[in-house]
Amino acid sequence: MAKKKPASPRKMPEQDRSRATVDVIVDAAARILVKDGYDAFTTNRVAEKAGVSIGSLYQYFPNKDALLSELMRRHTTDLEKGIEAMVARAADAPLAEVIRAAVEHNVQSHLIDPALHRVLSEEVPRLGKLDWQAAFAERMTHRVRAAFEARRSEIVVPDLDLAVYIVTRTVETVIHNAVTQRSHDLKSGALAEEVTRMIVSFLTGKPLAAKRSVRAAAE
Amino acid sequence: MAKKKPASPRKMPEQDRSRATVDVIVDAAARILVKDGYDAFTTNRVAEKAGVSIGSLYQYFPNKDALLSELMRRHTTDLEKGIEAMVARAADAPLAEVIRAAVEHNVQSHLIDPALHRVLSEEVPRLGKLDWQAAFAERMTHRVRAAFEARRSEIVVPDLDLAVYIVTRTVETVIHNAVTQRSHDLKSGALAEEVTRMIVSFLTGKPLAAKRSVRAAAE
DNA sequence: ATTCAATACGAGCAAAAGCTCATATAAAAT
DNA sequence: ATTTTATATGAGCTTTTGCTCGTATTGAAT
Repeated sequence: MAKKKPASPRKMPEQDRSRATVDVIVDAAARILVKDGYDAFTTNRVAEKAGVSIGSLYQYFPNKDALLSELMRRHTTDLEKGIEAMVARAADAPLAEVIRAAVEHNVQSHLIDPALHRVLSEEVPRLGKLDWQAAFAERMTHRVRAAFEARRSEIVVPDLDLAVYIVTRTVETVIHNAVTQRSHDLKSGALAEEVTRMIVSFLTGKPLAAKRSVRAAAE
Repeated sequence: MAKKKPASPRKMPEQDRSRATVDVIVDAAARILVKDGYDAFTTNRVAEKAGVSIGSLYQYFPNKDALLSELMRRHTTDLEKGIEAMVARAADAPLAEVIRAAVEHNVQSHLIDPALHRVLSEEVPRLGKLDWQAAFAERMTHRVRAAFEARRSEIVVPDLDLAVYIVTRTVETVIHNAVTQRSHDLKSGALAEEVTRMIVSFLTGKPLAAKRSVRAAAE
């Protein structure tokens, strides 16, 4: 009946020594997940692989889920890096360019550590909405909404919230699944190209001229 | 190291009595998952709720995952019902109509037992590609591909496989997540309308005139 | 030097949960 | 009737695994 416990570090490391300990633990966790999957992800195994005692692990993580949460948080933070820069750069570009940049940024994100990304989102059991996760999702939603609002006149979808929902879901999951199922199209840019076209024509109600590319000749 | 065991019933029930036993077990499994979540889904609990002994459960399911697999298989089979009929009905309708019918059918599917659907796909740990799952996915992919090929001239996307991938992923996940995050738009038809528009304009490269609807006045 | 806090250690506990197996009963076959 | 097969039972075994806690060591502060 009782559900999962909180999920934040029990004690913040103060000295460099312990910060290093936390790092090797998190790294070992990632390595085990990527190499052997979630079933092999036991706290004892993580401690062993990290070369620290199980006691040390529990000094910084109150429970297994907290370790998982921290690993996911770090991974997400990595992905988020560069978003600010990208958004700023595309601040007053036309809608189509913003979409293209966002899609391509998302693609790049998924190519950083695809194996970890895959195991985290497909194999790891849902931890129930984490605090930082909700915050992250909200930041993203607001960014997209703001971008849409700034170009409201170009957008034909009556319900902006719905548009934001559809666009974010689509971009995220289509690209995400492509990591394992369409990695070639992901790397070649073909997927980004088509997704961009789809989103732009959905939002503006007008077709987007194909970018200069091999596939452009097909009509 | 050793991964999950197979996942098919250990023994096929022969008499009506035992078929009934299997049914009450699967039903109890579904009830527990929906009501108390995956953490409460233990074989002992399922047997208890079903009113049979734990021994009986293991007479028909070699392990826990087999029970889960069977539950998912039955649920998916329910969802698949009516697809054939729909496909046949829309056999030579224009592309836009086929897409609209498919999207709306998918929406209806997700409204059958949303709670079970949600817990199965969000909370239950991935069981690794099941045999019947792969077969199901392939049937769907082929159906969509065939429909696209029959209308190849209307479709501007050069890579048909990629188009199939993008469309299926988009429809499935956007609608699926809407069950919990946008249930109102799902029921009102607003989501189906927008998704249909998006898919059609993606495939044809031409905007789709909005259907008569409240939202159509918005421009 | 000495004190004290931070860090590290790891044997082993406790609880959970999947699953077995010896036994009993109901139905079918003979 | 008797044998055989199918079905049902549930106490408890086995294993796994998350996690504690008493102890040891390292480093900072005085």
